[in-house]
This record gives sequence, structure tokens and C-alpha cells, in this order.
Amino acid sequence: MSPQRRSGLGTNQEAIRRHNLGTVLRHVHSAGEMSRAELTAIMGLNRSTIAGLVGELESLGISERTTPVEGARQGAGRPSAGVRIAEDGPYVIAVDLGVDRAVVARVGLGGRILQRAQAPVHSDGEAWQVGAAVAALIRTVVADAPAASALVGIGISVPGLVRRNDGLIRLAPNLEWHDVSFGGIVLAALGLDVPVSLANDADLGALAEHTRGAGVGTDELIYISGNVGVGAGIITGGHRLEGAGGYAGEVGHLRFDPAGRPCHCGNRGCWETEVGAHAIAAAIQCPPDKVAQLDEVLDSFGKPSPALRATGTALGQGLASLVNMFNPQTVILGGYLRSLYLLVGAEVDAGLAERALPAPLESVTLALPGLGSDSSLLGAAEIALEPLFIDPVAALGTALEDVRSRLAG
Amino acid sequence: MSPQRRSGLGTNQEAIRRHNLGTVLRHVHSAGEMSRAELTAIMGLNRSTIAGLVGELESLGISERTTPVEGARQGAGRPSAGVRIAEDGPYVIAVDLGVDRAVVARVGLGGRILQRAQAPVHSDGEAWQVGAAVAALIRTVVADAPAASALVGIGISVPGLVRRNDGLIRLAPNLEWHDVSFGGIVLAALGLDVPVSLANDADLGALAEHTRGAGVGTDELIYISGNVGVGAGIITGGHRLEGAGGYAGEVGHLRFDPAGRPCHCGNRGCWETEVGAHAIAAAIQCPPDKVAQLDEVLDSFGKPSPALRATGTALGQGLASLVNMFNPQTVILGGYLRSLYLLVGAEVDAGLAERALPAPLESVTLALPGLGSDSSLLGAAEIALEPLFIDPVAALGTALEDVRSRLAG
DNA sequence: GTCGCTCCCGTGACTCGCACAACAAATTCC
DNA sequence: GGAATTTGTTGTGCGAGTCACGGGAGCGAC
Repeated sequence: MSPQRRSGLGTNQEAIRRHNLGTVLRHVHSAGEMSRAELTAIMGLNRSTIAGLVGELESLGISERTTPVEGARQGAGRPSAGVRIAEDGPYVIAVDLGVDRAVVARVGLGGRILQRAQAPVHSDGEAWQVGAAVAALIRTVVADAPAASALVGIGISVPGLVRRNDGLIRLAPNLEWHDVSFGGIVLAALGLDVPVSLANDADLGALAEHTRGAGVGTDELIYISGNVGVGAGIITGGHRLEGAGGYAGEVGHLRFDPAGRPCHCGNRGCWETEVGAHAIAAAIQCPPDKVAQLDEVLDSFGKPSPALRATGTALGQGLASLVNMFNPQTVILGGYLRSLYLLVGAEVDAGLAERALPAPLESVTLALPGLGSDSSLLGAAEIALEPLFIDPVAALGTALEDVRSRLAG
Repeated sequence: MSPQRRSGLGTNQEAIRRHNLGTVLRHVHSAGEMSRAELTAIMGLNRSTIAGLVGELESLGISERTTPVEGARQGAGRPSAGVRIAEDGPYVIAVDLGVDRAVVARVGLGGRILQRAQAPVHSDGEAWQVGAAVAALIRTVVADAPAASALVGIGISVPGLVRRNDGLIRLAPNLEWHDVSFGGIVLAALGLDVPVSLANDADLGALAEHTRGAGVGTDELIYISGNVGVGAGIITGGHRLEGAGGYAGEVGHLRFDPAGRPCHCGNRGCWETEVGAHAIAAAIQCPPDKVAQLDEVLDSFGKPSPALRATGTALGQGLASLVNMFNPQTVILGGYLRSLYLLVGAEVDAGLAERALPAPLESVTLALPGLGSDSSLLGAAEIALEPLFIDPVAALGTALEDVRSRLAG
């Protein structure tokens, strides 16, 4: 966390350097490639300071100098040299644990997916079995990593409640997991010791969309993930809203209609009983075994049925509660909700407009994910990369080099 | 905002001094009085650095040195000199605009109310009339201010939606105001030019309770203000959740029961139709003209009626949605909800337990305001003081000295 | 009562990070 | 082709925090 968040502490010169170095890297990471002149403008530091910071990143092997970017700017003056993420720079492993499959990717700075692999996951699988499968995918994915590149950490996206202190999976309903220390399981299966971060899939979707998706430039956004259950990842003030334990964003169990259908949480009429995957599947007579692929089912749908339109209205009305509560600038509909919105967008908009207060309504935009179905995966990469932006030197110090041979040995 | 919030910028040495000076002041402000040794421990800076910072605050006339605090610490060793807010230090004007009265106070650093005054406000009053009344109260309140003390700014708590960019009151339903620039009105009536900050009363209640009320030590709290309407102020990660426009926290219009009573917002079954002041007044046959004093009416209540108990359940059930969504550590019930909770706390707890998910439920505590009915007033003081914690030197530079004679002239 | 221990204050030298200024380099514009 | 513009590079200087030393103020034991 940067100075503001770890509020109360003082700042010394060491912290300044760390912070500035991390901030430069963060900018290069999110912009892909940029000129040193842009960096000086954005960060408000002196040319020579930026030169020093960039030089340090280069000597760390994180970034490399490029020839001036073509057509970056018109006008007179010496063109500014570019800064780009190095080819053999550090990378992370991102894991997106879905309800029916696991996706694993090796992701470099800049959010570039360097390699990916996936495998089906059985919903009744034990955690250690899933952990072994994920570990195998990780071995695949690091197989071609350059020996010079260092592994900074592993980020895992989980469809469930994750305790923020220690990353314990408190509950993953669709995997039927309770209190599973999945990070430890994966590390044990790999025989490695690297930092592992876990977080909720919707939270990570929000993070990724905020960094490089449909939420770029917004500091107030909500990402709703439709992924069997319905959850929300919330970014406010540019930061993830985690809550005391890390369980914030459980919007699926918002009270929607006290006279509604019973919910698996034990209550009645939760929002999820209207817009959850099982509810939608029932409404469109989709066989239960295809619920996990509801997005594809919906994509192949032709004309929306009245039941589906009612679902759209319910989605919009529920979103109105969120809009009233959070006053977001952007609401991103991920997972099957994306497909649903493509079908019944008008109803969703109408439901939202009907129920939201005028003031928050006027500034909100509904959007589709800019990263497709990779939002959570890239979000997992982001949390794993996070230490690099806090303190690049320290993060590289603990990073693991030549992981391939370590895994072989 | 401090370094983290204005993310993306670089930090230079000037910023570091500002930040550290502000942070020292913030600590002294919230602790009241503390020793330099404590400051070094909390801030993690060197003793000599703290000495320098404290010395600067003293030479600015903000703090003063005290003899070692009695019994602050047992054990051997030379006792550490204390730091305390100066007697003639800077102050702010806090205004709590209620639906039936306005409270104005002169508040010093440390949250000390130095002087206060109030006057009734007619709910059908024009904004300029209210502004004139508030200005008169301000004149009263600064009458005895020492000439050496400087006025840093004015903070105003508003029962309505306030746009965060410019402090425009977009809507204050109980005052029947639309798009009122109340800050400008008050300044014009005073003939002064000082910084004015406006914010929603619930947001400010949350802020004050977080700083020096029931939410000290918590960075995840929700303050629910029952004040004719129902609103929430949300602190997450130690910061106010404002939303894109500043309208976050409108929990009164959460969907509660689609088959419920019509709400003044045009919808049906908002939470406010169950737990709003008018709903409760109707449930206990309280005459409409006493709705603004509902807290007193409830306090004089003996045994809760079944209708009131049902309201308690509804309160708890609605809180469950908030708890699921935000995973707070503390939920503070302010305004008449405090009185309500004292009457039907069991029903509220039960409603919450029934509807909240286990994980967020286990870490949440319901609490009553630690500042009584002054939460919003002190919150207004806090936002007005905020510039001092960002940059004490700059804030004092723009502060107004000898306000009394300026107002006279 | 005195001594030692502990913790703190105050001062000066030191390190480190960024800003600034001057010069060189690379374009664009006229 | 020269002037203007913008950027990279280098060396100097300032400022902020750190560190080390000497001294002071209570506490506790003998």
C-alpha cells in the first residue's frame, strides 16, 4: 500500500524512492509503452529524476529503452526515448479458478499473457485434486519461460469468499469448499515458496477492468460477475473495496423480493434468485448441466423470451440499488450477464432508470467487459504483480529465478 | 488528498515534509495530547525528525509543548515531553443543518467545541433566509474568538445530496431545496472569503465517529443516520466512500419490498418506507409535526408496540443487505435509529442475523454513536480541518485572522 | 543517599533524493 | 540552413530524514 493507505506512518526518503520507482513502473505497466517525457508530465517530477528512475528500472532488468515512439507527438523538439517492459522481465502466474475449469496463465508486466493453459475441474473435486491439476497447469505454463525471467508471485481468482488477511477460502459454494487454504495446497503441490495472493473473482474482475479494461480512467466502478452466483467487485476512490474481512461485494444476496423464491443461503427472495444462473437457466429451460456455460447458451439465443425480459428488468432494478448505494461511474456486466445484457439491454436499462435516483443515475454508464472472459484472470495477475509497484527492488529480491529447473528438480 | 489518493503522481521532498507535518498534526488532533515518544513509535520516524516536526508546529502556533504527561507510562527512563493543541490555535466553523434547526459551533483542533449556538429553521424557508440565519449564528460563535486564532474554514453538514466537485446541494428533500449553492450564500451573508466544504450529514457522521467516536480503530464502518430520511455514511479503507458525484450512501432507497408502500422517490417499497421517520411516526401514532423530533418521542416511549418491533426487524433486515455488501466492522445507528435500537435492539439484531451471510456477520458489531447527536456537527468540523492535515503551512497561510473585527467591519 | 539502568532530548555530521541549471542532441518550423 | 523547441545528460545544491554522541530525568536496587 502506498503512503496514503497505510495512513498514519511517516514518510522518509527511502519510501519516496520506493514509491516513485513503483509509480513509474505502474504507469509503464498500464500504458504498455510510454515516453520519458510523458512520465515527467504525469508524475510531476523533474526530467533528471525520471531519468534516474527509468535507469534504475532498466538496470533491474524490468524495462528497456526504446527508440522514440513513432508519431507519438507532433511539434518541434527532440523526440523522447520510450520506456517499455523488458522482454525477459519478471512475470507472474495467474490462476482463474472457475466452477467447471481452471485457467492458468503466465503473465508479464503490461498484462501480456505469455502462455496459457486450462483444464476442466470437477465441481465435486477435493481441493487437493484441484490443487494438483492447477500445479500441473503451472508447470506447463512456465516450461518456456526464459531462465533470466523471475517469477514474482502467484495470483488466484476464486469464485467464493476469500479472507483477506491470509487468503483462506472461507466458502466457495459451487466447488463445495469450506475453509480451504488453497494457496498452500498449490505451493505444496509445486514444491515452491513464492508469494501467493487469492481474491474473489468479481473483485479481481473489477481490478483488471479498472487497469486495462472498460474502466480505464474511472475511479468509481462496479464489476458484476455472473458466474453461477452473482458477485460484485467494487472500486472506489481507485481502490478495491474489500471490507473488514474481505467479503465485501456479496450483492447476490441483496434483498430483492421478500415474497420471492427461496435462496440457497437460507433466505427468500435474494437478488440471485432472480438473476442467478440457475434462475435464468430455469427461465429459459436450459438443462442444469449447462448452467456453467450459461453465457454460451445465451449467446446462441435468438429472440429473448418474456421470462428473459423479466430477468433483464430484475437485473436493472437490482443494479439501481447498487447505483444508489455506490454512485459509480461505470458498471460492468461480466460473465453471463454480458450475454444477458446483449439480449435484453433495453429491459436492463429501463429497470435501472426506473429505480435509481436521478442524481446517481445521470453519471452512471453500463458497460461490457473490455477484457472479455479474461477479466478475473488478468485481475489475478494484477494482485500478484502488486508488490512490484509497491517496491520493485524488494519484490525482485524475493522473486524466483529459473523456475523451470526448480520445478524439474 | 494524500500521496496515495492522488495516485499516479510522484513524490518529492517538499511533499514528504508536508505529509509528515500533516500526519503529526492529525495524530495530535485525534489523540488530544500525546508524547513525542509516542509519535516516533507510531510514525516510524527518527526522534530528531519528530522533534523537528513538532518544533515547526509549535512555531506555527498550532501546538504547544507540555510537561511530561502524568502516568502516561510506567517504568524507568526520562519522561517524554507532551504535544498538545495550542490554546489559541486555529479553529473552524462547523454547521449542522438539520431539518428543523441549525447548529453552529466554533471547533478547535482536537475536536473541541469552543462555542456553539443554534436556531430553529423553518422547513419552508428559502435558502437565503437560512443562510442569513446561519451567518448570524456564526457571528455569535466567533464573537469571543481570540484575535490570534485563525479561521481555517467552514464545514457544513447537509441533510441531502451534495455534489462533491463544488459542494452544490443537489437535493435536500426535507428543506425542499434543489441545486442550491449554500456555501456561497453563507459566505455572501458573512462578507468573508474562506474555504467552505459541504457534505452529506451521514457521511460526516461517519467521519466524526471514525475519528473520535464509536468507530475509532476501525477502518470499515457504516454510519446510518436516521434524520427524517435514512442515509448512510460509509468509511472503507479508512476513507469516505463518496462515489463519482458524491452521492454514495443513499441506502434509504434500497429495494426492500416491491409490494410495499409507495415512496416519495416515486418507487414502491424502498427501505425508507419501513424505517423512515414518517413510517415510524405512523406506526406509533406520532403526530406529523413531531416527526423531526422523533428521537425524543421514541426516547420517551415505554414498551415497544408490535408495530415498532416489526420496524426493528425491518431495520435489521435492511442492515443485512448493507453488511453483505460492505462487510463493515462497525455499524453505527445515529439519529432516531439510536433511540429505536434502544427500544427494539433484539429485533434489529435478529433481523440482521437472519439475513446476513455468516462470514460478514461474524465480524460486524452494531453500535450507538459515541458523539451523541453531535456526530454530523463534528464531522463538518473535520472536513473543514482537513486542509490542515494535508498541508498545515499552506492551510494556515490562507486562514483568516481576527475574524471578529472583519465581521464587524 | 548513591549508583546504575533506562529512556528521552538536543545537536551536529552524514546520506540520499530530488530540483535546478547549463550544455548537448535531435527534431520541426520558417 | 538557421532558429526555435523539446529532450537527454551531467554536475551542483538544497532539503529532509538518519545516525551517533553527549547530557538529562526519572525509577529501582543496594
